[in-house]
Amino acid sequence: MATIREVAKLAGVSPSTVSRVMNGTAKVDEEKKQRVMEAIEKTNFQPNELARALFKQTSKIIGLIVPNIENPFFSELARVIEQECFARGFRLLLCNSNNDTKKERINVSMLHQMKADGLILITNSDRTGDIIADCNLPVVVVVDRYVTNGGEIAFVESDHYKGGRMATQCLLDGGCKKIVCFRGPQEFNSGRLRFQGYQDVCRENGIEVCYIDCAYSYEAGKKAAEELLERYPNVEGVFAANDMSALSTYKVFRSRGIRVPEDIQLVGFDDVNISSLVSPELTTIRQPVAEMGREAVDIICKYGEGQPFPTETVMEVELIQRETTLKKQS
Amino acid sequence: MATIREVAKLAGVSPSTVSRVMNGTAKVDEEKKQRVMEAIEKTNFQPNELARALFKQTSKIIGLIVPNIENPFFSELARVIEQECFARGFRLLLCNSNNDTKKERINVSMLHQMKADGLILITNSDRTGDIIADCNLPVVVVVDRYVTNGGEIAFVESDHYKGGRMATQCLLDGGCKKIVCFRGPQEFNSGRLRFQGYQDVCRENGIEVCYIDCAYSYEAGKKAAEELLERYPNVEGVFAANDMSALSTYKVFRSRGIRVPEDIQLVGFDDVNISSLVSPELTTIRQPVAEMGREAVDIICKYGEGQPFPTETVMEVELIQRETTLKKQS
DNA sequence: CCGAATATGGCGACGATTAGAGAAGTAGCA
DNA sequence: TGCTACTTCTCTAATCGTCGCCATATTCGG
Repeated sequence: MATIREVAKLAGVSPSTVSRVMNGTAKVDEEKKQRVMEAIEKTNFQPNELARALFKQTSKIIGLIVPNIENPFFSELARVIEQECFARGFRLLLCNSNNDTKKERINVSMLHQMKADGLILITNSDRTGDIIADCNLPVVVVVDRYVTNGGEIAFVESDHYKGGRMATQCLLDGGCKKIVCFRGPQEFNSGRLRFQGYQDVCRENGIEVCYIDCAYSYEAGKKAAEELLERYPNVEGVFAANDMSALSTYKVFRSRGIRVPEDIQLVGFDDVNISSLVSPELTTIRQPVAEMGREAVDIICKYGEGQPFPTETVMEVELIQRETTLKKQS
Repeated sequence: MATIREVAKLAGVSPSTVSRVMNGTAKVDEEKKQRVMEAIEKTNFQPNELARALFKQTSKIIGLIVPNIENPFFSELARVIEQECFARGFRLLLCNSNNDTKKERINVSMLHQMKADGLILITNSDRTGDIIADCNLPVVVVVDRYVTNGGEIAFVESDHYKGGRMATQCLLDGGCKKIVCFRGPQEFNSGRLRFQGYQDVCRENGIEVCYIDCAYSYEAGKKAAEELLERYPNVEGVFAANDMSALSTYKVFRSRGIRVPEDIQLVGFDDVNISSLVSPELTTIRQPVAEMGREAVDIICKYGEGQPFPTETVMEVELIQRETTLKKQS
C-alpha cells in the first residue's frame, strides 16, 4: 500500500502534484504528468479513501436500511439501489433492521459516524422520525412507507390508492361479486391507501366491503386465508395484502381443493420476482421497484450537489394480469 | 457534529483524556470521567469513524460481493452475514457483481481503498484469484464456489458430493428407475461434485446416467425441462441443478399436464426459502446457509485478531423431503 | 526530601487535499 | 537591454478528527 508521498518521491515531484494529476484539479506539466503516471503504475498506487473522505467530509457511502433483505421486494430494491450507487461512484452499506427499532437506531447512528452521504430507509416504526432527527444525517429517503416528522426527509412511494382500485376492478371485471380484501397494516400508508382504493371501488359498484387484517408476510397470509374460508365461504375474489400473502393464500386454497381462478380469483401486490415463477403465475399490481430505487439514489445525489430535489414522489403502478384471475369478457 | 476537541474543552480536559474515557484505554480520575461523560452527553458527541479508521488502519468494514442479491440463495446468505457482522461490530458493504468480472475487479479494488478488513466473495470467474492477489486484501473467504490460486484465501462450502448422493438416493427410494440429472455448471465445484454424487449412486445401483446441462437459473431450468421431455420421455425422476431450476421445471411439467410427484419426481438443491412456500413444496437438499455465513465472518474476525483459521470448511447438507417426491415404502 | 507510581497534556502520525506562497518564465514597454 | 507585470506551474504547510507515545506534573510512602 503505497502512499501518495512515495509516488511523489518516485516521480520527483511533490504530493500535491500527484494529487492534481490524479484528480485533474489543475494543469500539470506534460512531462511531469507522465512521470507521475508511471510512478502510479509502478507502485500500483490507490488513494486511501478513508483519508480522502476524512478531508473532504464526504464518504461516498449511502446507507440502506431494510427490514429484511430476504424479502424479495427488498432484495429487488437493494439490487437496483446498488446498481445505481455503483454507476454514480457510491458505495452501499447494507443494514438489516429486522423491524427492530433499537437496531435501526444503532445503524442510523453508525451511518452518521461513517459520514454517510445519505440514507435510504425503509421502516415500520413510527418513531423513526425522531431517530433520524437526532442523528441529523444529510438526507433521508424513505421508500415505500411514511414516517412522521423528521428533518430533511424525502419520500418515494408508489400509488397505492390507484393500485388498490386496479386490483379490485380487476376482480370485478373477472366476474367476482363477493370480494374480500386482506387489509394490510393500517399504520402504513400503503396499507391504508390500498384499502381505501378497494373500498371506493366497492362502494361505486354497490358491493359489500369485507376485509380481514393481514400483515405483509407469508405466515400472515396463511392465517388470513384460513379465517377467510370460515367467515366468508361464498367468497369469489381475494385482494391479498401483497404477493407473499397471496402465495400462502393460494397454498391454503390448494390444500382444500379450491381451484384458482375457477373457484376463487386472487390478486397480489408488488409484482415481486417470484410471483411470475410460481404455478399458477400470480396476477398482481406491479410497483416500479427499479424506478423507485433509482429515484431514491438520485435524490441523495441531488442533495449532495446542492440541487433542489422533490420531497415527495409518487410512482405509477400497473396491473399485471396472469393466471390467478379471469380476463374480462366483453 | 462535535469533535473530540470540543468535548475536551467543555469538560476542561485534553482530547487524550476524552479518548481514554471513551475507549477505556487507561485510568482516568473519577471526577474528570464524570465531567467528560456529561460533556459527551451534552454535545451528543459521536467519534468520527473515518478518522478513527484512518489512524487505526482498520475500518471495521467487511465487503460482500455476490453475483445477484435478488437470487434467494444469496439474499439469505447476505442476511445472515449482515446479522453476524452487526453482532461483531462490523459493517457490511454490499456489492452486486452481476457476474461481471470487470465490476468485480472494480469492487475489490474499491474495498481495498476503503481498507476493508475482509472480503466475502462469491464468484463465477476463474480469474478472480488474480484480482484478489493484485489487490492484496486482508482475507478473502469464498463461499460456495472454488477459485484458483490467490493469496490469503479461505474456502467455505457445503458438501455438494454428499448432497448429490442424497438427492439421487431419495429419488431411488421413491421408486424411480429412470433418473435424469440437470448437471450444474462444470466450472464450479458445486456443479462437478453434485454430478459426481449422482453418477456414483447410479453406478452403485446399476442405473443409467443421464444428464442435461443446466445453469443455476430459472430460465435455464425451463430450457432443460423442455429438452428433457423430448430426449427422455420415459423419465421418472429429476435431480435439478438447484431450487430455481427445479421451480421452472415443475412449471413446464404442470403446463404439459404431468403430475408431480405421481408421474415424475423432482428434487432441487439449496433449500432456498421459497422452496417451502410454493405449491407443491419442493423436496430439496438443504445447504446450511446460516452456518456458512457465520463461519465466513468468523474467519475474517479470527484473521483480524491474528488467530489461526481454517482454510477449508465443508458444511453438512441435509435432505428435506417435501411434496415433490414419494416417501420410501418399507 | 527523594524515588516511585500514576494521571494528564502536548505533539506528531495516519494519508490525502487545497489554499496560498513562491519560483520561473514570458511579454510588453521604455 | 532592462525592468515591471503577469501568467503558469509547483511546493510548502495546514487541515480533517482520532489515538498513543512520551514527557511532565502531582501525589504518596518511606
